[in-house]
Amino acid sequence: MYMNRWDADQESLAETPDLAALAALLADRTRAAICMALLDGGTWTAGELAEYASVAPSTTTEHLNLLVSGGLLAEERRGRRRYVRLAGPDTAETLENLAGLAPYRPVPIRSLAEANQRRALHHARTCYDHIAGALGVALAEAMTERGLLARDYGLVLTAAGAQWLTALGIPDTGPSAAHRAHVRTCFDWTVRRQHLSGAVGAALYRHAVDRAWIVKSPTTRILGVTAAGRTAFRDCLGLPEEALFPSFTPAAPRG
Amino acid sequence: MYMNRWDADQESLAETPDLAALAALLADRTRAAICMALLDGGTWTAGELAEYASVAPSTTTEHLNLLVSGGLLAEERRGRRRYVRLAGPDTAETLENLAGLAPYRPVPIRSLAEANQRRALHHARTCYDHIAGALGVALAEAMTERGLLARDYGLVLTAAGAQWLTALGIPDTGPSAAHRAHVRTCFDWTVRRQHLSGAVGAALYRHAVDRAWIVKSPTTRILGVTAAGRTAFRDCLGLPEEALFPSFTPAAPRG
DNA sequence: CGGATGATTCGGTGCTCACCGAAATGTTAT
DNA sequence: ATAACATTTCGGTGAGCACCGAATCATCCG
Repeated sequence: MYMNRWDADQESLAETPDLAALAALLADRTRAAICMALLDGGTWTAGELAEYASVAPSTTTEHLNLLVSGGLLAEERRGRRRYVRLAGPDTAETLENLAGLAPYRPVPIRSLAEANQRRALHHARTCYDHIAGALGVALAEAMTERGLLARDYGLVLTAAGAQWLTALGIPDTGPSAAHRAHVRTCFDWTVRRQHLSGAVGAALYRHAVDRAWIVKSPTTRILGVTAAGRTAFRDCLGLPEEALFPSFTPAAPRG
Repeated sequence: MYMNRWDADQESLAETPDLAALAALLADRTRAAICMALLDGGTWTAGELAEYASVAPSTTTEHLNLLVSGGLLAEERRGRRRYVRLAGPDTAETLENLAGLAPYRPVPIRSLAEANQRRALHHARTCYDHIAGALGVALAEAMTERGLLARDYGLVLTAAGAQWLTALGIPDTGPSAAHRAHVRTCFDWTVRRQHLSGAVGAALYRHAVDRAWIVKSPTTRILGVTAAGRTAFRDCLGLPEEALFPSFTPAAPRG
């Protein structure tokens, strides 16, 4: 079914993106859950996803076939295992944007452990390759207050911000000679405000992990802030004390 | 079923974005077609959409009910008419991103008129509030070559670019004092390359319309380049002659 | 006040597809 | 080799939903 570039070019006047086909991939509860799980940026096996989504392995196989052939997931087969992950950063970004637009559905909490997990997830978690949750939003807003980011319809990195990054030892990403690394925003579904993504967001995340400011749970998307991280975030950005602990949730915007 | 902010806050630890529900809205051929049509940024009546999508009016009503209550469309009822449009720029942006990720489906061409329409659409069209199609891509690339935009993972406006905009009489958008207007890129499904969107893209589009460089078809998303426009695009940006006529399609990237 | 027009409600029909279990395939471990 | 394991294939079932037409409602026009 693959169309090579020449065919595509010759027929390009008669092609349309099949939005419905792509959306249909995500229109199923189970498949959507799988994609959300993969938003942690990691690689999962088919079995793990089956258990996570509470469906039979055979059902999972069918879903993965669809998602892979639809181009949303990349797969790698090793031995009797099937490893899948999101196809790429643009896929992750689009998914997060979609999630920001989506309506909210209450999810049942059955135990204290689940409640704690939930709280931690809201406080700080990975969003593919950067920091999301209340911590991510607090970071973005602290950087804005300090003039490192400017709010101009979206977010942009200021000259001061670029300087701050270099001072911190975060290398300028991208081939461009300019002092403007790429900034994207990502609508955070937990706090319903924007946090930092794009190349800068990813660099910041890597930096924080390298310096052990934060640690990622091996099995979930949850991030924990270390003692060193608390110090660093306070000193570098003046993050409020409350933002550094899991009970923190920013106030709702605009009353 | 609406949940006010207090309820939402109190329950916020137990909510998840219902990605599947949102995707289900777009997973239908007809609804997807409706959304793509509305990507022209305009306002359509229910009847117009029914005819456009070739379904019964009653069917259209059902679709519009779903899309509106799902938050994708905004509606306004005037007399016996029902006017709908996309809910906002973020909705439009996410839709275009999705379309860029979507697989391509050949569309039957039945007449010469259809073929011409198709060609015009590929050459230049609106993408909500900015210019897309081969012309949009050519603009973005010409600006990049002239150092007005820098390609750094995505696209960013350079200082020279900001200066160029002001010189052209395009006011700096946004409240920020900085010389960095907001730049977004939008993956163009016709040419499969990025064109300029965001505040700068929108300003550029408005400017071009104001100066009568381009004219929008009242019934479709098609843009026509005027004689004045050809001169302006050539003089301001050195756009190649071929890019200014509907037969032009840029070469595929990276052979 | 009618008659035309745009939109909606409703019942019924047909198709698609998510799901499971049981059996099969292929890989690793003993 | 044999056993344990991860994944896949296949047939069958049930639910959801896109669609239409006919009737109805509401608005605009003469």
